[in-house]
Amino acid sequence: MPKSTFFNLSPEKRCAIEQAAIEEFARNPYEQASLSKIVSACGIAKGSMYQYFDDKLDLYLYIVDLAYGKKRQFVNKAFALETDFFSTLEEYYRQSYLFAQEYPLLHQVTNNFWDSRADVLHSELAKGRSTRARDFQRFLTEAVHGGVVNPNLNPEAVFFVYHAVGKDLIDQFGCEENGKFFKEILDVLRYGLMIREELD
Amino acid sequence: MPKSTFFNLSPEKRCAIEQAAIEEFARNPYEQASLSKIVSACGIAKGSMYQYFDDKLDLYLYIVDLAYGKKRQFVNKAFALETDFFSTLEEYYRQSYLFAQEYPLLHQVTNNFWDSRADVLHSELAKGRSTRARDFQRFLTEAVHGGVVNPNLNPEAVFFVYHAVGKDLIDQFGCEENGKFFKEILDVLRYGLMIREELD
DNA sequence: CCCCAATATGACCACCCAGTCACATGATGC
DNA sequence: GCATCATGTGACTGGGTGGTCATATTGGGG
Repeated sequence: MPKSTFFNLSPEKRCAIEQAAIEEFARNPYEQASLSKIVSACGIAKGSMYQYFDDKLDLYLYIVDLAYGKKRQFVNKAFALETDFFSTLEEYYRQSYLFAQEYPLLHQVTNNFWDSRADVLHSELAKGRSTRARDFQRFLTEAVHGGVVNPNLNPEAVFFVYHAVGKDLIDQFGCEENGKFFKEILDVLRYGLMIREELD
Repeated sequence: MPKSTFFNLSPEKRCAIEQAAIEEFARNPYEQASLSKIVSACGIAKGSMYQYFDDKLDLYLYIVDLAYGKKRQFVNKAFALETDFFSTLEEYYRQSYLFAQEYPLLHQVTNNFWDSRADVLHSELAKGRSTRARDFQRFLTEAVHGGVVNPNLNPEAVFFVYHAVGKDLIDQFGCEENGKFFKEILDVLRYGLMIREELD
């Protein structure tokens, strides 16, 4: 957590620091990101940074929180409107996609965080992963009880698949208009590869 | 490509160098891996390394090739035996899993390579991805013609999904003790989330 | 045995890093 | 104007990096 001095800063200065940090952590994973570059980018002294944050990790986790906070504002909309399972799912990805479009740097920060291998981040990663898994699985279980989702699938495996696809999907098409491909991908997950006799 | 002096080395010395490099590149992505640690680990002088390889990248790509060469020995078995589409797919991931079990370090090397963000590796990565895409789509088209795969799905989208999931799945192989999980994941892709009337 | 090319060496270079600390500057209350 | 405390500073430390190069060692052919 940042020190109180950080929050006493003028909003402009605070934003300048955040922005410089976001840019660096979007370009590089935690280990390769350079504090020296951040401070020189926002024009403050190296020592000042240590008045605001305990260390590099403290700053990093603060920025990661910022990114996820903003992302949550988007994806929560998907769960707000009450519709069927597959529509909610599609809306979830659409919102992730909008987030990536509107805040590409924050999106890169979350991506770098998610596939980070740094030892110091392991516990944080595990925490985030299990939270997401829990939320998704609750949502999935409802749909299974409602009879729209195949009950024979392992919910953990379903989460794994959706998460993997979501990550790459937003990564790959973050800057293009590709609504059609988007839906085709969700169709793959929805219908499965195996031919469906009942649809023919 | 290594210089000729490298191949003139005694097999023991060559293996010692390879082993030390493999360990370092398994632990760290390219950018963070340390040449100094590699040379001290295998007990040769720093300068000697530059008698064998042009630079760090040259050594790295050689090691990555080693890893993928070994991996190919495994996954090619999946395409050797003539069976149905879904069995081949399962066998492919089973072989990947076995590779990860038997050569965890090489497995980590391929993982680190695959989600590397280093600029110098971008072209190498793109090459690998397009090769995979071509192979997969040929394989998929056969299965569509054979009537086992839903012809309404966009083959490009199918590859996208399998690529994304396969990547993350293989990533997990190192730490998951459970060899069953990958089958459950393949089932998600095979059957799709939507309930299948014909199976109930 | 000696010569010479191939190979091995490690001190060294320039550069980068996170983090520190003695000191400078600012502001606040008196 | 003064004293006090919070904030800002950047040179510095100790440690790391990839890569170089003058020099030393080796080993085979004449």
